[in-house]
Amino acid sequence: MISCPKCSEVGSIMKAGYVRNKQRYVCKDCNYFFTLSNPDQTTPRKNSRRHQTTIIDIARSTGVSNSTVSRALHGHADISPETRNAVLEMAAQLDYQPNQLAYNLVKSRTNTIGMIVPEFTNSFFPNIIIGAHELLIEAGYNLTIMQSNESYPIEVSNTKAMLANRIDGLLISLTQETNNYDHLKVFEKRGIPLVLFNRVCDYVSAPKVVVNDFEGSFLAVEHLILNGYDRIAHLGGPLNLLVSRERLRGYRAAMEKYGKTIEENMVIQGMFSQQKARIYGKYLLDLENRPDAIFAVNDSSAIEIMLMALEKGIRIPDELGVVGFSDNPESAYIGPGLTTIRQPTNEIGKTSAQWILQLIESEEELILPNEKVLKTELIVRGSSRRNRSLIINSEFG
Amino acid sequence: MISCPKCSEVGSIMKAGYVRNKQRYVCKDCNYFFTLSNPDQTTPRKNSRRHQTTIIDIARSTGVSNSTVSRALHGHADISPETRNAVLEMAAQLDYQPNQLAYNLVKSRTNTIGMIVPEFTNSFFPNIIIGAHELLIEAGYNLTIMQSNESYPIEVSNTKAMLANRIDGLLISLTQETNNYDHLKVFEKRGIPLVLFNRVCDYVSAPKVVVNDFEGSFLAVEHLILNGYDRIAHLGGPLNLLVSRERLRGYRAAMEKYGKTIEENMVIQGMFSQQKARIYGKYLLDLENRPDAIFAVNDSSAIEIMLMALEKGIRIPDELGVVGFSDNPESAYIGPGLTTIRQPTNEIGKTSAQWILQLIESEEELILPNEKVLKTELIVRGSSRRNRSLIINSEFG
DNA sequence: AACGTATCCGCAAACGTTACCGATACTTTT
DNA sequence: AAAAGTATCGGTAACGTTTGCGGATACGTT
Repeated sequence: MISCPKCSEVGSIMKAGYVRNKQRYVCKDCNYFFTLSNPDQTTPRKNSRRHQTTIIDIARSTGVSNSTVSRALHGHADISPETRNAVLEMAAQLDYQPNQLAYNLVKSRTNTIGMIVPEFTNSFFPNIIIGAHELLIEAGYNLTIMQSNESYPIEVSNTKAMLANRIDGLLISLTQETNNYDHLKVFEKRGIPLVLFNRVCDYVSAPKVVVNDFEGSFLAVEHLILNGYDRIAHLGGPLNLLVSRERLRGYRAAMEKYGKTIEENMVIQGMFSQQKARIYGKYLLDLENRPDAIFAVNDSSAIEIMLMALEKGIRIPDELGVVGFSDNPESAYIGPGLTTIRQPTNEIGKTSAQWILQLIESEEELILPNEKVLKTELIVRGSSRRNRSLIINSEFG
Repeated sequence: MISCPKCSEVGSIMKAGYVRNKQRYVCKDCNYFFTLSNPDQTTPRKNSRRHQTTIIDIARSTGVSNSTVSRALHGHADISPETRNAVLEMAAQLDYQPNQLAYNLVKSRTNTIGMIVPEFTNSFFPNIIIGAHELLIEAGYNLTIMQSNESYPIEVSNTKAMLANRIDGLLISLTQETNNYDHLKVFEKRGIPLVLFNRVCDYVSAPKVVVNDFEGSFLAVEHLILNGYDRIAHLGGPLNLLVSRERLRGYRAAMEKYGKTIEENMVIQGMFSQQKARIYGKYLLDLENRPDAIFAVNDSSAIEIMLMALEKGIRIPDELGVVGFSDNPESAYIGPGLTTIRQPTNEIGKTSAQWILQLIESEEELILPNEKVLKTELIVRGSSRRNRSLIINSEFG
């Protein structure tokens, strides 16, 4: 009853064990092993998922070949206007959507550039994203954004995902925890363009887009000194970040230039977080000989300090001058206004995007300047202006 | 000199035109057409791009087949521990990174869900993103974010890109311009899960995550009335957005409940933009019988109004009460503080993400509640509090 | 021996597209 | 009319994975 699929013999068939719960047979004649496939299962269609129309569908419906359809869709040569129109019409009719995945696979490029930012909580990184996004869209690229949430492991996993998804280039701003850069070196080895911005590091030979943190910091502290503040504290960021080191350097340089002595117990470096800002701020304000001004590494820390000063009844700017960094939107509105250093966020995004595009589209090794340093701007508001006649910004009384 | 590749004949070869600028020949004997491929070009290697190690490379180096490597890498069955280890070791040695593109193609799913937001400028959408991101990452999904920049064409192009990239699901908040929803219906037809949040619309049968705009709006206006304001204006949003309509409805309901007459020239619906806010705000404040309070559709408009009032010397909250919507971070700091309606942004993101995951991972058609309405919260600050004894929030004097 | 079972591994077909190359029919030149 | 050129289309091998199905041992059991 059972005949060998090979030699059609019937007599020499014998059982030969089970494979995946199916009886196996062997033909003693031709030594052919086989199982009987039961075609009774109701042929579960091509795919249970709804079938997306493909180029092949169009080809079948139009009566041409896949290659012709592909040519028609891409406006390539070697095709007559009639067939092209027929194909396009059929494509519209069948509601064809190209499968970018297949395209990417064969071209091994995705037209997507990735961006990893440490956080989203204030408008700083979003503004950078906006700047970069605009340029990239214009150049025909998509932007995939991931946020590392200031966590090194997440940053690593993000870069891995970016690699697996074969992005054409990466824009990244590092976590405050990041001390190891192997996950970035992979990109070098793979030849995938990389641009660091804002939170950069040495040790990676990629172009960097930063602002002149040193100068900005210097300006901030100089401004405080010129307004008569003397004993200026610095609430800094984590020292593994270049920005923190540069801002510290600017602080020290300004203090030195004007002959102010730096009291080292008033220079604190810590993580970026509201909680830390409160803790360090409390420490500074509770010193028995407390500083008469504080230069904070970012606006949110500065604002925390302002709020604490308010609670303690310390008058700003008379008893305490405060300067932040970055010009968050809320800084314009808080109390007398927070003096701060504006960063050209949009420009950071734009130049980063521009560079990554250049790196991608240059066939050969492109030598880019290693670093672009953008200028910062001092925004003077009430939190540091002892001379009240200078008031120009709008404020509530 | 030229011999036929087929029959090796020499005498019967003749030219037969050009193909892509290369001389073509035909053998009269065997009627075989051919061009001479010149192998003198320096064999440009497999790919000019650096070769990424693939599963095939591992297979060759280990001496097993592709399938075995694949099984080893994924921890599947049908493989001995020794070979598995050997493969894994070789994979590590060759620094193998899986090609997600190929994987996605064969599985026709990307483990990526897309998110389209209208803008990034304030912290509202970023906070939603944070909430969604957290859940998605935990569930093993990636998040691709695009911003439509409040432009309908960009929104359409974004959805197209998402479709082409075969995202597994889409979270979208509509543009203020969006009046046509065909680009969303495509997702329905394709069977790709879709969740609308915040800026939703009817006409699309997808679950929606919104806040109780009506209630929030009602609370805001009621609060104004209870603080003694009488002639309350409303600066609303574009009426094609449900949020705008709901907030308008809440405004009207509160006014009606307390028997206040609505002066229709003090109800303005417009686009979300700082410029528009200034124009409409100026109009309201310049009315010869100007309102004594303004309920604005969002905080940035409210802040614009506060600033204009300041310029004009109108005292807040004594001469003018102001309430916004959304509780942007700067609202806590501006002047006397802006009373506003807080939206649970994080929760919006989380429930949206949760729903999209359920929709994706449910095999069958899943019936989800059509809508989730999250609660809002009234945050009372100085801009609307005529009874000064109630002050509790910290403020600068 | 003859048969049954379990384990491990390879083959090859998908997934949807692109691009190289060959093939045909037709037009133009010599 | 042969030869050469042009325009248009099809065949097919990639791209890198996954996976169903079988083949081939090795070992245990009648």
